[in-house]
Amino acid sequence: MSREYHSKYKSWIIRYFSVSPERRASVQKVYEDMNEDGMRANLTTVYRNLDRLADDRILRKQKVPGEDGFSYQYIQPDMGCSEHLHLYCSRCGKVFHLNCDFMQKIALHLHREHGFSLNCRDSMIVGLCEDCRKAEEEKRKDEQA
Amino acid sequence: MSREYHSKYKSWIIRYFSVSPERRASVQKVYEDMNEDGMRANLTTVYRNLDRLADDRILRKQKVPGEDGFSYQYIQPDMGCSEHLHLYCSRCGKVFHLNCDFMQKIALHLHREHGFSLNCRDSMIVGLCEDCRKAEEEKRKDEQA
DNA sequence: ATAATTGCAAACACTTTGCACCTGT
DNA sequence: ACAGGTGCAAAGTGTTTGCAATTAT
Repeated sequence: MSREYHSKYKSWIIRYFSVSPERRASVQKVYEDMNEDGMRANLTTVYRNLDRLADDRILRKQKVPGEDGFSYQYIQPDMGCSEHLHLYCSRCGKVFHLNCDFMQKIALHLHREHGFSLNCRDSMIVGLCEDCRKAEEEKRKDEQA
Repeated sequence: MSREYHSKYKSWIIRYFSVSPERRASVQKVYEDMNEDGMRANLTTVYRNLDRLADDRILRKQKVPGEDGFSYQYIQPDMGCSEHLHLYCSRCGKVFHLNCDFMQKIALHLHREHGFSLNCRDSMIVGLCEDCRKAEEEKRKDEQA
């Protein structure tokens, strides 16, 4: 039987993500922040730890359009992330949780009308969040002027 | 001013995808099918043509979970694919169009309640289509027996 | 003629693997 | 002691690029 040991890298990564659940970071970013924090980790180690944590369902591993490589984000155990979709803003990179009543309606509709059983973990709704949409509109105005 | 020339590879690829709009193929797959059809194309050429066609909005270029590399699919001009979400079955790989009335409700809800402006092109709803869900259920039954 | 397209090799970016060494239990 | 974790170098995979040759206009 196999059991995971504690390791300073693993602990560091869990803390890194769990203290700011909105944080979505690439392998490279984690690696840099880690070393900046004096951890002197090897890139391979970061890869291995991130993958393990994703396997353990502690982090969500995803590929977002427009970025290469994977990024990771903390899965808040009590947030029921597997029950709702996530809105990814392609401008600022933030991820918003669609945990409102309407979410059930979507899941139900997909199931009833399309026979489709939704997998929230792997799905990704892309668009612009409110702030970024406004920022883009401003930018367009300025360009026209 | 730049204008695209006709080329046998480009034509072949457009036909390949347009004759079966449900077809979703990886670069490698296109390359193989192409050569099998006696085209003797270079892999680089396939990459370049696919990317160009994606830029031209003739093909949709996307990364689906569980597969590495990109896959491409024909964008039916009259289907209004930029106006509706797509349901991707992670088991059989098929892509279904969510072009029903409910789609507007989703877009409207995201916009009104979450200030989120949806980008259908880059979004991806993952799950199991009806057939695959049933198949999975059968499999589970068999395994229990 | 001239501008786009192609093939080939090399470069690239991200990720994984093998193996000897180190660490936690 | 032993299983799991780490570092390093090397290999793997999918993709892009530079450049000379080819092809379409």
